[in-house]
Amino acid sequence: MAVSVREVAAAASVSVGTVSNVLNRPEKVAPDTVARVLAAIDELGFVRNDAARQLRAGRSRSIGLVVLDVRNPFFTDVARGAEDRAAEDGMTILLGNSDDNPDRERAYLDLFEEQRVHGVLISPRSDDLPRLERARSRGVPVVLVDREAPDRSFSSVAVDDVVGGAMAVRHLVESGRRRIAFVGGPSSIRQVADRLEGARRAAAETPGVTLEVVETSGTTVLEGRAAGEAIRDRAPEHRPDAIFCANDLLAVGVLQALIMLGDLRVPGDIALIGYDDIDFAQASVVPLSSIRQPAWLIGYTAVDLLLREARDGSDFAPEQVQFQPELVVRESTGR
Amino acid sequence: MAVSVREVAAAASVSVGTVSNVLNRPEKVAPDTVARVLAAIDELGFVRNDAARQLRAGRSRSIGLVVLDVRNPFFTDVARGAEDRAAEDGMTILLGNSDDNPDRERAYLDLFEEQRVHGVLISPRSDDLPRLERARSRGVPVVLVDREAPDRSFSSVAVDDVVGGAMAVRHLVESGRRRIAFVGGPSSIRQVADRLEGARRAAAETPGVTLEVVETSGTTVLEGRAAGEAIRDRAPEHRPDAIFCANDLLAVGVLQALIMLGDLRVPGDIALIGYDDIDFAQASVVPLSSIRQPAWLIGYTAVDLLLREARDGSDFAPEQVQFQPELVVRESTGR
DNA sequence: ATCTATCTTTGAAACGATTCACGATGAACG
DNA sequence: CGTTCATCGTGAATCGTTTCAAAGATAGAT
Repeated sequence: MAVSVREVAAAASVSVGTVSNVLNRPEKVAPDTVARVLAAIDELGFVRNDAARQLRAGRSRSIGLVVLDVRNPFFTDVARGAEDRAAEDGMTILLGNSDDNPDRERAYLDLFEEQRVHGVLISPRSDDLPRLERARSRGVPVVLVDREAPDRSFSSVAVDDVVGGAMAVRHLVESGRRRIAFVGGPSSIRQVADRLEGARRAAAETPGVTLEVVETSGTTVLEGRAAGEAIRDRAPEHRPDAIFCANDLLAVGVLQALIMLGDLRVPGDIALIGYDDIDFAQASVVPLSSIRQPAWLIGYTAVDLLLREARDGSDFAPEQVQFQPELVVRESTGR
Repeated sequence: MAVSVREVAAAASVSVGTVSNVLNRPEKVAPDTVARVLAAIDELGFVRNDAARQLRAGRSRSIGLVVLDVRNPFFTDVARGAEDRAAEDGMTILLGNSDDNPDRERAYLDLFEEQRVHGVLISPRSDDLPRLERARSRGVPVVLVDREAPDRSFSSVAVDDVVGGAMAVRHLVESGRRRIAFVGGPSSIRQVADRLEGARRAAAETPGVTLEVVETSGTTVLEGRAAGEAIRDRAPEHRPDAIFCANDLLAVGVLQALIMLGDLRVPGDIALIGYDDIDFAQASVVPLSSIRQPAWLIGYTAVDLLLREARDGSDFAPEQVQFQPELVVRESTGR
């Protein structure tokens, strides 16, 4: 059915080797031979079989990227940064989203290994580092995204979430809030845990500040709305006067619950701050204060590190890149 | 370097054929042989080489999906629907975004063809149907997403954008608006053109209603903001009293310009309606009226159609599935 | 003891592009 | 005219998995 080099070679009256050379090193072939082969290719509608190419080459020209949630604009921005850097080297990004599910995460890792990817970018959900070690021991470079390896054994590109979390809460405290709620979860997600840790530290700095944790089962708008409704339905004296959400999606959900489905005022009754500073943050019901992360740059840098590690082979030295988060103040915390 | 079936076979003292059988048809192999082979696989850290598999099989186990813009939540929802349906058959989605660039669109098509994908899902930017015909003639099923082929020669899953556009404008007119502006572009994007067409028809239904077109160069929040600023900066008597945006991202941008960066009221001074009803629509500064499309279902159905076409081979009959858009009224059009 | 029927296992032949050591051709030069 | 060198082109071997006809093994039946 499919046309192969062999048939192209026959049609152009040359050998298969020459067809391959036309495809890969045209300068090594006489001009009119090139023309003849190209004509045959066009005529027959020949399309290179990538599987055969890869089989011979030993590895593919793609890089696997496993993210926690594609619906989070933060991650699509990371993906685009990665894609841009990969394209510079003629590579492709294979995107998988784990939805914070360890099984899916592992399934994607397996898939990527079978595909013989050039490397894997991952924001690992669980602390399944052994699985990553194993991948690396098989020659697959691994770079952690938005997360650092506890023992620095992996290269990583991250933003200090503890600092970011502290920034958020410190800002709330400085604007006079005292009873703070942290909305986020599950705590198995490292980013969530770190932001909470930062929040705790910042809260502890000022006497009289309390930090309550409202655990959610995920980090979507829907889960944020549920958490917001729970808070809204409390007696006023039990409500916090400020909420720090583990990401902007949650914050948007909380906003919906407090304002649209309830009648609380933000920041009048409750101040609100999110995390990531996605595009929608500044266009939400009440423009959202947030902690900004350089998403595109994170993706770009991660691929850069990966390619370097792939080039250097086994004598790589894991490298940790860390960006700093940045506080963006908008109305939701009462500018 | 990499471990192959051959080495596994040697380690387990069986033939390569048996190893393959253990991998693919374990029930055909004696239990203790299975155990022995599995042990060898584990011991050696064998990972199947997908390229070799595909080469033999003739095609890959993935489906290509080319979308206009990954940053648009509408498309990520479509992608998830597609992924879910594909997973049911053990398949994978390869996601490419064309960014409304014909070259990128073509590059992804080429890539997918080289990968011998099972089929291609595409919301084609240009009317480059010949390219798609060519792909199909090579045996690659093609299903159009969010768009219909003019001559019904391709299967497609779409929502009637003309009806949706008319719905939006009719709603604006019914709430008393007369000077309507359509914000969107470029008109080479079929969805944009169709929604505008619908808007035109609806405007023509009522005497005294004018429809002005504010063309944008893309459909992002940023471009929406630019268009919004242009409108905001006009003399009040030249401003429209309602704006219909080709999608919600644009509408969010327009909102930013009118309210946050300007001091116009929505819907007081200008009513605003978007398209897609993405999650953020109901949480924007002013909750956004919109035209809802069943994004997840579109993706799911498209893969379903594709797999059917792939099964039936050449005696497929192109099938057009069309969903109906739905008006969602919120505050931005003054409930 | 022989024959069938049923299970298991085998091993060589694909799949299609790339590589590379080697010829072949012809031009340039002494 | 003979030698050297560069340029082009060749085709068999290779990558790793799957397939499938055929061989081998085992047990039950006669």
